[in-house]
Amino acid sequence: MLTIGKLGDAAGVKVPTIRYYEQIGLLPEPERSAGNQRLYGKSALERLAFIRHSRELGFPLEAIRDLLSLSDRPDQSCAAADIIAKDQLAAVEARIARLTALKAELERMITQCAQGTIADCRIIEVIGDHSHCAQDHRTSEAVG
Amino acid sequence: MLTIGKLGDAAGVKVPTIRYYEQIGLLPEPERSAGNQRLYGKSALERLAFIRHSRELGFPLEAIRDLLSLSDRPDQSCAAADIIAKDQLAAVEARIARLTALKAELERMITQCAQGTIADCRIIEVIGDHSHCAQDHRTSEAVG
DNA sequence: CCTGAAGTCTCTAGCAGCTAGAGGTTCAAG
DNA sequence: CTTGAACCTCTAGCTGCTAGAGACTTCAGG
Repeated sequence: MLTIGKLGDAAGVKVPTIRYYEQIGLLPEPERSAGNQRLYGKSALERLAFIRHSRELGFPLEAIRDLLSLSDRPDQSCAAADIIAKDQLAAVEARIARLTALKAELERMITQCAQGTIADCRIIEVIGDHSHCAQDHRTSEAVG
Repeated sequence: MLTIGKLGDAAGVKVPTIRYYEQIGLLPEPERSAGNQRLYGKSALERLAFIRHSRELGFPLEAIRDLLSLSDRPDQSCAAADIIAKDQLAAVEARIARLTALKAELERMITQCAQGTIADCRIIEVIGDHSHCAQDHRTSEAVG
């Protein structure tokens, strides 16, 4: 039996994140010790590792919820899993395409910047007016 | 003078977003009509278009705040703008690299899936165990 | 001039996916 | 038996908006 901290270490997931997953129903409520602390077994570790790996692969939590419920029914067809994975692949590809367009635009801006003053800075100028852009990159794309 | 709706249409930004930008100090508080409605001039439109385009280029709002304050001082050096843009480019490139690794992993999973049952589905199996992966993709990457 | 619809106002709450903190309890080592 | 790390619950915060409630303003048509 693992405490939440050990579980987190074993799966590479932070403790508050585990509690969060429990709260939103991705992880089942575990047993508790006499002193009310969470105790986890091997299956919880496997499930958490599954979740973590899915997150690393970029699946949103809702997709992971679906994948988990699929993996709970081993004798069913895996077509649904295939669809989820393909959707994710499509999302990743779309994101790469958008980011690649952004990259080109940023590179263009930067190479054109003559390092003078703001008044004739291509960066500020290009940002101020989309018509200076070579490409369309209209869909917004957050980059943390 | 433009009402907030017209401004939004002109800049391609939704009305609540404009109010949000004002709230966080990205846009100055505009004049008001006799009936307390916001009224914007040309400079507000330019500023908002600048913000929108920056967002399209993926700049986070804090970076946009800096870019805006730079563009308010046209006679200064544009080195700071250059740094912000280069940081953004680096962030975009890092993101592309991570997504490309994810893409490869997803493709591998999907092509290996024999479309049988969950029990022998490579997708579920690979997700369940990172050691099945060809590459490292440890940094998590959200894809909306 | 009046009506009604569209637009605007403020305020609060919600989305993803956590993360951080307060203030208190439990557990394990020494 | 004491200490201090780890645990508990609860609330609030992060980014960048978006949605809704309930009230007011504006404008076009009649």
